Amino acid sequence: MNPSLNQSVELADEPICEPRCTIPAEQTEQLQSQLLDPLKAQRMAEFFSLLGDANRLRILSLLAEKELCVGDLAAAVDMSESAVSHQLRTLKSIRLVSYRKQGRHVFYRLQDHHVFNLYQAVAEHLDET
Amino acid sequence: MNPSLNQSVELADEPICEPRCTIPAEQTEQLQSQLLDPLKAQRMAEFFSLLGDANRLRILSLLAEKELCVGDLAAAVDMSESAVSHQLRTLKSIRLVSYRKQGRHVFYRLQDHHVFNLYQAVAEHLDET
DNA sequence: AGTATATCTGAATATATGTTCATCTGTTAC
DNA sequence: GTAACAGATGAACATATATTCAGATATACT
Repeated sequence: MNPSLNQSVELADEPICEPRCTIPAEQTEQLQSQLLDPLKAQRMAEFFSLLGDANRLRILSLLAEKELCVGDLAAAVDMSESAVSHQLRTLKSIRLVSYRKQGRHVFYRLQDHHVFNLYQAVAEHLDET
Repeated sequence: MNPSLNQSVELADEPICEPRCTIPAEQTEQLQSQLLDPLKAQRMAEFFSLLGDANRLRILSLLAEKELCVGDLAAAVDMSESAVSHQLRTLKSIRLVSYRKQGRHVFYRLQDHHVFNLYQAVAEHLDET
C-alpha cells in the first residue's frame, strides 16, 4: 500500500511556510511525492462514495447475515424493487456483492470481507463521542 | 458494534421467497431485526460520503505524514486556498482532522487513527483485480 | 402459446455536492 | 493607524447522484 499514509501524526518541526506561506517549489515537490496519486485517489473516492448511502448500507447489513433475493430485500428495507435493484447494481460495480441466479430469483450475497473491516472502523470512530 | 453485520456469508438454506417472493410479514420482521437502524445507517453513510472525494483523500494523504497549513496544502494539491479550506471544514465536521492556530497560520493534522484502517482496507480491496 | 412473476434498465426529475468568486475576519509587520 | 497576508465564509453556479416511472427481459407455470 501507499507508504505516504501512516498513523504517525508528527508535529511540523519546521513549518514550511515561514515567513510566507507560499513554499518554495522545491519543497512543494517534496511534499507532492507523499501525495496520493490522482488516479488511485479517484478510485478510492469512488469506492467510499458508493458506500456513502444509508440505503446501500442497510442492504449490506442484511446481506452480511445471509444471501437474499431482490424482492425480500425490498420488503425488508421498505424500498421499491426497482430502487433496490439499482443499488445492487451499484454494489456489484465495486464488487461488494455477487449473486447467483436460481430460476426467477437472483440471490445476492456479500462478496468481500473487507466491508466488515470498514464497517468496524467507522463504527468505532462514530462511537467515540 | 452492530452484531447484524458479521463476516459469515451463509447460503440461504431456505429461500424465504418461495413460492412467491413476497415473504410473510412475520419473516420480514425477523429480517428487519438484523437491519442496520436508519439513524446509524445515516451517520455511517455521511461519514463514507465525506471520504468519497479524491481531493479530500489527497489532502488526508499529506496530513497523514505531517501537519500542514492551508496555504502549503493548497500548493501541494494544486487547489485554491478557498477550496482547501472548504474541504478541511468538511473533514473537521467528521472529526478526521483537528488544527492548532499559530499566528496567521492554521496547522491541520489527522485526528483519528481509524482513517488508516479504512484506507488500508479499501486499498486491499481495490488491489484485488 | 399466453400469463404471471422477478428483476433489470433507461430516461426524467429532484436533490445533494463540489467549486468558484467575492467578501469578511483576524494576525502580523511597517 | 494601515497595508499585506492567511484563512474562513456565503452565495451562485455547475455537476453528480438518487429515486421514480415506464417499459423491457427472462423465467416459470398452465
